[in-house]
Amino acid sequence: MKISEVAARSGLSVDTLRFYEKIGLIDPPARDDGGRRDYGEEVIGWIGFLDQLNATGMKQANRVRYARLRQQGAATYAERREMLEAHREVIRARLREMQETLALMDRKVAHYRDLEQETAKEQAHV
Amino acid sequence: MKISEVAARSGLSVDTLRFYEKIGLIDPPARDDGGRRDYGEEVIGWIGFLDQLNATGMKQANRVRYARLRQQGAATYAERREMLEAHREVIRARLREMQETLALMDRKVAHYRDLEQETAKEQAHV
DNA sequence: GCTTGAGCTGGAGTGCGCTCCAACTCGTAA
DNA sequence: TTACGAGTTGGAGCGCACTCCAGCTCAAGC
Repeated sequence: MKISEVAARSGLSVDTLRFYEKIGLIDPPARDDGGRRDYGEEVIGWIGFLDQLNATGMKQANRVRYARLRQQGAATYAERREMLEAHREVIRARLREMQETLALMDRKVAHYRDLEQETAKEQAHV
Repeated sequence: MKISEVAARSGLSVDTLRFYEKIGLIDPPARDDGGRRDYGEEVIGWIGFLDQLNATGMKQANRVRYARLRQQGAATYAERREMLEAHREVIRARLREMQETLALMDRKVAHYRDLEQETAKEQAHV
């Protein structure tokens, strides 16, 4: 798969793909005769997973750490599991925070509706 | 209230408080005889609300916009409500995303546990 | 009275995560 | 066969959200 195709399918830009490779988030792919990157299918799934870690607030440095552990194979299962367990707790905490703020948004929206009603009434009396 | 006290109670740094004032997130407070900022109690609650918007992913520019609308009083109730309704949808989407990733973390953690077991068995056979 | 420390201003600097650029090489289609 | 578009590299630049700094004033405690 050419880099442009990976970009199209993953949603990352060509530049970002090369950047991710540089910092160690993506394994350097094979090269074709002309020296161009030739990605395997599996990179799509990996990028999807990276996106999920990203979207749930895992920092670049930690994602790089995870990617490096993954490259080392079976010897790092426990360490990877611990990283995911830690991240799971982060997600749980952020979920709670988000739910609280969602409830607050609901209350505030309702409050503004009330205020708008009152303002409308006052207008009617003018 | 002195700026150092607001910093201590809000969790923001003194520098960040001045920065927030500069960009319009916090109303310029009164000044004492010596020209120092003298904040009212209400700033604490306002900063708490800003933090919640922040933590749920609202961008600086939008928070500034909301703050500016708030300064304009009753005339902006509807617009503020619309902003909060829009942000509510963002939060709902991110909640779904987080829940999915949380489930994925659970599956992955379980998977790694299995792999660790297998690795342990292989070790035992050596 | 003098030192210390908190506060002030305007502006420069920082770290993160990309994003863009110049200058080059290829492979393909007209 | 030549022009074009996609790819390559190393490195510079950018936007965001702070964070720090120099050089100053002032109030209070010793």
